[in-house]
This record gives sequence, C-alpha cells and structure tokens, in this order.
Amino acid sequence: MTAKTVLIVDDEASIREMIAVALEMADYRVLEADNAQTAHAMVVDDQPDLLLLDWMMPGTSGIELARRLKRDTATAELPIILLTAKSEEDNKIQGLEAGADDYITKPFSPRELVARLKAVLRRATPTGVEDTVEIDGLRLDPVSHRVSANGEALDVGPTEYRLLQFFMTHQERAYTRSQLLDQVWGGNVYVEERTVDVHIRRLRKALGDDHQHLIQTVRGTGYRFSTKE
Amino acid sequence: MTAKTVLIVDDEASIREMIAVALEMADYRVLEADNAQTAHAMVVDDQPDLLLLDWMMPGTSGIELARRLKRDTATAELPIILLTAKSEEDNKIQGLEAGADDYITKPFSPRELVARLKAVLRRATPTGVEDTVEIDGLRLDPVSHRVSANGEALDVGPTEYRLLQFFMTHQERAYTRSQLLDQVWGGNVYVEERTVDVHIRRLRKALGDDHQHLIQTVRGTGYRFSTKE
DNA sequence: CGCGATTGTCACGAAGCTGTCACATTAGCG
DNA sequence: CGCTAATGTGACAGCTTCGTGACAATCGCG
Repeated sequence: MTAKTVLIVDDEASIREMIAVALEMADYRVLEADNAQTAHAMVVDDQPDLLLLDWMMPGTSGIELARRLKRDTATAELPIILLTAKSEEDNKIQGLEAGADDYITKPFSPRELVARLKAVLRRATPTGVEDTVEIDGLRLDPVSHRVSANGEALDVGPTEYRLLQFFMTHQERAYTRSQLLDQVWGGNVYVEERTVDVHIRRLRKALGDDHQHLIQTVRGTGYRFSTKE
Repeated sequence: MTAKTVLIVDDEASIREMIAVALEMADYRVLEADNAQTAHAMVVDDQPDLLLLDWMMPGTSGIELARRLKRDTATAELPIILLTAKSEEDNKIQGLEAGADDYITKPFSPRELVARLKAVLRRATPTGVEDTVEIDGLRLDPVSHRVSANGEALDVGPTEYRLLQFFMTHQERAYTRSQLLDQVWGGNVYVEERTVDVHIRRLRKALGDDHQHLIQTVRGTGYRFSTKE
C-alpha cells in the first residue's frame, strides 16, 4: 500500500508541526501550507489525497478555499477535513455545506485526528469489486479471501495469495521478476529479484501436485501462468 | 432507529446534489457514486439500505447494475429505485423485470421522491423485525436479543452480540478491521483497530469450543465468519 | 452514590511471514 | 559429455501480525 499524502493548511506553524508529527508516525506523507493561496497551488501541483484545513485564517478563510475546490471539477473529489477552534455548531453546518467531508474541533488528540482521517480516506477510495476466478479446478475468491483446489481449501500465505491472484488474472503471459515485483509487491520496494523465485516455490508447494504445473518457468525471463502444455 | 442510508448513482453531479439535499432534509444518510463500477463497490462495502439508480449512464448502464446486484444473493435484498429521463413505458417494464422495486421518471419533485422512497423502504423491512439466524447449532434471535448454542444460552456482551449478528448475516466474506469498525461500531467512531481483535477474542470465548471455529482469522487482512473448514 | 458489567487500550509472548543466503539441481549449449 | 548460467530448495534470523490477560475508565442501573 502506498502512503497517502495529506496537505495541512493552517497559519499557525506550531499546530501544523503537531499534526505533522502525528501523521508521520502513522505513515502518511505530509505537506504544509500556511495560507489559502499557497494551499490552492499545492493542491493543483502536488495532488494530495486529503486536505486538512483550518477554518480561520487571515485573508481567504478555510471555508472559502473548501468551497472553491469543491466547485472545480478537477479538485472536487479531494476529501477535506475542516479544523476549527471552538465547537461552533453553526460553522459545522456551513462547513459541511461547503463540501467538507468531516469536521474536527480543537483541541483534539492526535489519535482522534488520525482515526477520522482514516475513516474519510477509507470512504473516499472505494475498493474495486473483484470477481472470483476459477481455472482448471483452482479457485480464488477475493470476497472470502480464499483459495481452493477442487473444493478443498488451500493454505496460502499473504504474498502467495497476491501472486496467485495476479497470475490468475493475467494468464498466458510471461512476466519478468522485475515486473512481478512491481505488480505484486508494489512499485517502490527494494527486494532482491531472487526473492520472487522463493515465493514462486512457496506458491507451487501450496498448490500441490495437481496444480503446480500452472506456474511455469520461462527460462531466462521469468514466470508464466498457463493451463496449456 | 438509526438513519437509513441511501446510495445515489447518477453521472450528473447536479442531479445527485439535488437529490442529496432533499434526502438529507428528510434525515437520510446519503452516499453518492457517479458510475456503476464505483456504485457496485460501495454497495458491497457500505451496505446502503436503498439504491437510487439512474437508468442511463456511460459504460455499464443502470439497468445492468441492477440486474447484477439482484443476481448476487449477498445484495439481492437491496431495494432499488430506478430513475429515468423520459416516461418510456418500455423501459419501465424492463426495469421492473431487472428487479427494481420502483421507478421514477424525471422530472420529479423531491417530495414525490421521498414519498416513494419511504414506501419502498417500508415494504423492504417488514415491521422492522429481523429474522433469527441459525447456523450450525448457533442461534441468534434479534427479537429476544439472545444467543444460544444447541439450545443452551450463551452469555454475550452487547458489542459481541452486534459483531456476531453482523457476521451471521454476512458469512463467507473476509472483512478488514476497518470495515468491521464501520459496520459494527458505526461509521464515525474512532477506535483503535486492534480493539476489534479483543472483541473477536471475547466473542470466540463466549461461543465456546464448539463454535469458535466459525470465526476465522484471515491473516494480513482481518476476519471471516464461515462454517467451512 | 455504589456496584457490577462493559469497553477500549496496552504490553507481552506466540505464531506466522518475509527476504536472503548457501548450496543443490537443472537446462542449454558447444 | 562437460561447463556455465539459471533456477530450485531448505534453512534461518528478523520482522509483522495476532492472541491473550490485565487494567483503568466509563456506563447502566438500582
């Protein structure tokens, strides 16, 4: 999973700092801006995944920025959480009307912040619907997160599961170790290429004698999933 | 009674907006999607109580989505109201055949929409009584709010009860801790994910040796309720 | 207010998973 | 047939995830 980027907009550096530390501990990438003008530019340039926006700021207020961003189709999808100093219920309504996805009143615990932020991001990025794949009696069901061979459950580790899922949805095509690392491990990990071999072996072992022929070695290149030959 | 959640699916933001405002005034929770793909994912993840579906959309059409949802047992119960631009009677027939519960032609007044929607929901949840579920000798009765195993009463705390109820009505599907927090604890609470683990353990303990195998750990992902294996 | 039940969090240990290495085996080639 | 590069395989240390008991805070109720 790639780290999400959060843009913090607040005119008080100390507050930004506090939030930034909390977010970095929770493995988010953090950007900062101290006014609406800069913030707008950064939203466009850096495309953060979420905006933490202070309500009260000199010049263009936070809510004004929120409204502007929601109006522009290019940025309308960006989830926004508004921060505000006091529990002013009136503002809350205005804030939500402006298109904010959540609303946190200061003071708040870093933990609460992170939790709310997770919730908003979770809702913003709906997980795609994946269909069950069945090939040659081998079945992978993403909904129940299970693998079975001719009805019998197979014990497959997390990485082997992802590897198999990738293969089953990309049959009949040879992949290099490097491509597999990109697709299955995720782009920016650094792992030895030979590691792929080890997981291929673990997967073959898990598949058992009946199905390991599906994972084929393409000498000098990599591996392929295929029912043929 | 908790607010009902309505998922609006339409590719035009202005229409969604109009409907959303009307529904929020009538105290419904509103979710939105602008294409069938996202909508499908949200139905699965967020489990809305009703689907407001536009007939014409780019890509997979609304009616196609309706058909798919009605075919899948997990989502077959979800009431669907189809929206359509003109009073095309042919479509109406097709729509009802696809499993839609009602059918509204644009333009419509917000009041009409809310009224129809209420009617459909009323029909869908008969007197608000949920059925008792019994699986593998384990029985959960929402009326008496009790759990029993092979006739013998089990001592289950409130949270464990809700957790079990959710699981028993959503078998064979792996859920992340995050999803469980959304579904069982409610969307906007902030709780540590590991808390789920603790309640899972309490539930397992309460179920006793005979039934705790029903709650399965999906390593690296979350948990699943299943009778198999 | 006082009491038991419930809840969320933590710390710790167990269990499982991961990446890497060293060495065995194999395929391909002249 | 012998050589070399590529791949298979078993072992293992380090790390992550999960289960579990304890505990303090809070809730519900008399």
